[in-house]
Amino acid sequence: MGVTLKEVAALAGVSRSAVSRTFTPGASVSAKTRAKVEKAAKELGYSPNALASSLTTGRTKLIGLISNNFHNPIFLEVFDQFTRALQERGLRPLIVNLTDETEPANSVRMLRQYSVDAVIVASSTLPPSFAKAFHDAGVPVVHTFGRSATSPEVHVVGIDNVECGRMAARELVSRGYASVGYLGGPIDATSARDRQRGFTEEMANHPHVPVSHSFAGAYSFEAGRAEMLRLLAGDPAQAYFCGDDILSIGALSALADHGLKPGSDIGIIGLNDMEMSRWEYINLTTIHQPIKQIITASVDLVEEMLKTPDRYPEARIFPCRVIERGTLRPRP
Amino acid sequence: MGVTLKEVAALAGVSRSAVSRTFTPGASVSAKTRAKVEKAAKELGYSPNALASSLTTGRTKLIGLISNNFHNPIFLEVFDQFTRALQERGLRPLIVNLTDETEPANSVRMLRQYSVDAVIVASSTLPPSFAKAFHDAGVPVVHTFGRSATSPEVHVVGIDNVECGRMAARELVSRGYASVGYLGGPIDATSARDRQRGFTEEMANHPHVPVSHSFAGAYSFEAGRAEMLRLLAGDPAQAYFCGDDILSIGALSALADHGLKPGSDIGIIGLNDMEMSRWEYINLTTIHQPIKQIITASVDLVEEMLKTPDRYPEARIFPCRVIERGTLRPRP
DNA sequence: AAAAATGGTGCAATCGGTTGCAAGGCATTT
DNA sequence: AAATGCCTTGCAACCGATTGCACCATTTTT
Repeated sequence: MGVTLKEVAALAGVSRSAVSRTFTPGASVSAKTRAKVEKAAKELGYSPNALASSLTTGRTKLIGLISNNFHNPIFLEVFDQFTRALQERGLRPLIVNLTDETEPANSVRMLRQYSVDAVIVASSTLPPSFAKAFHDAGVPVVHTFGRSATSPEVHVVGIDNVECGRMAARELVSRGYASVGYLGGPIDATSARDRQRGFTEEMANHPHVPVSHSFAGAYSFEAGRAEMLRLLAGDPAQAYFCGDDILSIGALSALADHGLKPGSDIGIIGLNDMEMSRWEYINLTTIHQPIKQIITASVDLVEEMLKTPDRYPEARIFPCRVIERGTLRPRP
Repeated sequence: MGVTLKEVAALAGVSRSAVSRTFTPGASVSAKTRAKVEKAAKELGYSPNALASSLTTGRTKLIGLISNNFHNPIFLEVFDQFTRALQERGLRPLIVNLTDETEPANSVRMLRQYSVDAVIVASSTLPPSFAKAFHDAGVPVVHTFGRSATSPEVHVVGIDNVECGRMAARELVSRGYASVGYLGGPIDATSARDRQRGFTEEMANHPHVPVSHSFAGAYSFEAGRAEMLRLLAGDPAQAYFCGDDILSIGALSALADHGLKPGSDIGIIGLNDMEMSRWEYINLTTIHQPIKQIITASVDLVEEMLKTPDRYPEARIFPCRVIERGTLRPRP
């Protein structure tokens, strides 16, 4: 089916090496042979077989992109950015959907079979052991949206979740809410626990304000809604820090059920600042996570690992900031 | 870095062929050698290099998954389903993000370089020429969410957009709306035009009901909102068929700006029935598109093409149905 | 004009597998 | 006991590329 090097070489009347070199940037070919080869290649519609060349070069330009987060709308933006950033640099994303998978072994084997040059673990809910498993198998890895503290062995890119928790707490306190709650993602996700920790730490400076905690079953609309409905059935706090915009939006829908107006009746602050949060009738006050910078940095790091395989592991942490919209009451 | 066939053969004390055959289902190996090889393989942590074997077998199990639709939340579901369906069958999705790309040539070359076994074009806005380009390059292709009429050369899986247009028109008429409008996606998308055609055809049976048409710039929230704001500034119809749920949701947000209640003040019916449309405070009446069936059928078709490369092209069209929620007024 | 440096080219080995073919081993048949 | 057939195995060629090395033709230096 495909045209091969050999056929081009035959048509151009040169050796296979010459053809190979024509398509290898930086190789030594004279203008004359290059012209002959390019003419023949165009005529035949030749393009080099990347997989065959990977055999000798040891590079496939394939990057494993693994995630388990296909229900949070923020991941539309994440996938869009990742796929574009990778292909802009001539790298190809090989997607692995890890939903319902708890064991790294399978994906490690699978991605090694395809000789990926590196792996990006894009998830805040996969345990650090996943990234670690790739590292141990000798595959360069960066954990995007990962936790820096517990994985000093792999590259991590993301935000300081503890600091975000503090930031949310400060914001709620500054609005004068008399009781606050944390409504986090799944309790086994490091991101959910770190955000809680920061929130609790900061609230400890305000002992007169009671703090409650709860965790939704997933980072999803339904989980956020269900958890907020449960809270509303009891004795809810005056304001909540939801661990993710999608939880916030679920919570907002629960408030609507009870005829409560976000902001004035119950305050909500989210985290992520995804596109949807800007929608007029959601209009969520939230902590902006710089997705674009995080993804660019992740891909940068991938490229650098390809150049320097034994690169010393590093955490790239980006600051977040509060985006004020309509779901918190004004400062007194 | 990786363990090779040769090393396993050496350790097991057999030829390379024996090792290869042990890992090739259906090859002839005695129980004894198989045992020796498997022991050695486990000891070394060997797993075969899929790319190297593709050289001789001509199969990579790589499937190009190309789309330009990273702003419509329905694609979260689409990507989730596609990646899972593919990997369940031992196939690997290689994603190509075609946003802002108008020329098929690049992606064709790129995917041929990686010797993908087949390509899935998952988009209702990419012109048929994309799928066609892969077909012409000798790459098996299925166009999911494609238009069956104009691409008899490639496999198409999806819905009958014209019929959906009719269905929407019938629904609006049955609710007794005295004027109706079509608010479609980008005018160069076949899906937008086909839905319009069906809508117009059906409305022709009701000449007393005036019909208007407009097209949003994209299948996106912002585009739907902007277009509806424009309509509201003039003399809006009593009900609209929006060519996609995401347009509907944008339109709903525009209604909210004007203090209009969907259903009673202005009717909206969408198309897709994405997860979000079920959210309580969206609660969109819409036409359900059977995403799961469409994707399963697409992957089935891919598998069948791998077995029978010269398969006669075929269209698999799935019926849709109206899901009644809260954005149309009740039947009189 | 001779010697040295430079740049271009082809040969052949190699990457990690697969597979057609022929030979060997063993059990079954006559 | 010889002949037949079936399995199993290893050899060696091949898949489509890359690359170290040696060789050759130029050009530059002296």
